[in-house]
Amino acid sequence: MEFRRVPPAALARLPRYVQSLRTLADQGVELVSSQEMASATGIEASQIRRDLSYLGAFGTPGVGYDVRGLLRDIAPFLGLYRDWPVALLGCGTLGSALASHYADLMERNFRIVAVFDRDPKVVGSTVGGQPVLPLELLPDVVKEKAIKIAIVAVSADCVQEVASSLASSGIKAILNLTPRALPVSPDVTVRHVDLAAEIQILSFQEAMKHAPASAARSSQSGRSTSPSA
Amino acid sequence: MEFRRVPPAALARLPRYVQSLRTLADQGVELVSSQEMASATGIEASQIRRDLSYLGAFGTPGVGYDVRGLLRDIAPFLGLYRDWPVALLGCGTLGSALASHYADLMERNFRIVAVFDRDPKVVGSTVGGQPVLPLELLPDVVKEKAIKIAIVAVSADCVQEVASSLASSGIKAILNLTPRALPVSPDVTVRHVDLAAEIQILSFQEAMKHAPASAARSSQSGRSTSPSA
DNA sequence: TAGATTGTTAATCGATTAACAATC
DNA sequence: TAGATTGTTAATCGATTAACAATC
Repeated sequence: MEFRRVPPAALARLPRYVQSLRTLADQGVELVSSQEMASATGIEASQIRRDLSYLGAFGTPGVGYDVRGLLRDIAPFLGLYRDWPVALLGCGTLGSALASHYADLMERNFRIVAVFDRDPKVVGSTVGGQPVLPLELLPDVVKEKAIKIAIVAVSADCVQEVASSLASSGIKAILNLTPRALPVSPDVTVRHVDLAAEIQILSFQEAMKHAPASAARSSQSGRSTSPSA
Repeated sequence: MEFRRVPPAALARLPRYVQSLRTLADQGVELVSSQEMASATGIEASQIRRDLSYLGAFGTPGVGYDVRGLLRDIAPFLGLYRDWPVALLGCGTLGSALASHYADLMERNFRIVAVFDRDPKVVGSTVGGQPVLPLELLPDVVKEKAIKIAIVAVSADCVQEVASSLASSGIKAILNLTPRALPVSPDVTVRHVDLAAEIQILSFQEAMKHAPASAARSSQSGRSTSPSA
């Protein structure tokens, strides 16, 4: 099995292309140019062509891309029509929101097939149609249900605990929704989405617009004479 | 007011530094080296020094950074101790989860001061201690409460509607949690977090590990003779 | 054919990392 | 002083964009 190389930045854009193509297909549009996709997605036309070219050559010069044809062509690389069983770790409000609200958002090919929580009080209850199981069962259930992807939505203070459960489970792809780094071995992919951090980034930007004195710059000054205070 | 320039990639890492420093401060740690922060955050030591240098020079060569001193030094640039009133648009399960669950996660300096929804059925009810208001009131409330940041957690089909409300409201910083691009004018900052897309990215990666034939590569072959069927 | 649009190469840009002189 | 660690410069790396020959 040879090593394929789609640059991470390109990979991260593929869902938009898929979504855009599906919308076009639903509308009955048959042909689309990279330029038209650019207006729809806000991504540069040449970047779209570049990104798609990592998977192969699917368009026709002078014509464009066949919408449904392109979807079919890239589907096997992206596992678009495969079913992905997903484990949800942590069923606080965020975890529950994902289980219910995203049941339809994730639409086609994802399915939360197991829910876990550390809290004995919620173990046994039902979230998103699934019984909540104790964390210890994770490795067994992962094997039994051939789970490849886990969503971690536990609170900050049990990220460590969950990390070791995950390690022993053999899961190789994790969506980390906690505000803490999830330490994993190098063969495990983690995407870290920290909503609190996202809001902070926005506020930092706003703050700097009206920042006191001068931030940044090639900065001489501002050096404290010793560890301040 | 001069234009400050902290590169976006650096800005996006600042919340981790702040979080890490706060944890150290809570533990009573007084001095920290970039190397120690590197182990705590998983970010390279030289990158941490580099990132901090965009704000100024706060450390002491041979010694390191004074934990609380560093926090104090960067606070004014980042508005760390300022209060940020936030508007929440859309109070489905995800929006509600944010309003409740993240009330403590956002901890210190963010506060959801207004909640909006399009659905007349939920307008008037209470979410996260706030009455749900109709979308039309957004511009007025934004002005009245000096709101700078909005979180958009509406469903895909009313993103357009919300976009125009936002435009007329004067909001300049938006966290977009919907699965659609939010068209805004260039002076508005949007951070787009699409949880469904995140899971897809993971699945795409998994799919490519076991992909049929060969993806990518300098690829001659695989060219379709015409827009495929 | 003339016009259009692809896939790819080359040029640009930004981000990361390594290395080190300055300095505590 | 000797050892340590900063802030910054220079080198590397990856991502984006522009340009265009190939081709429908």
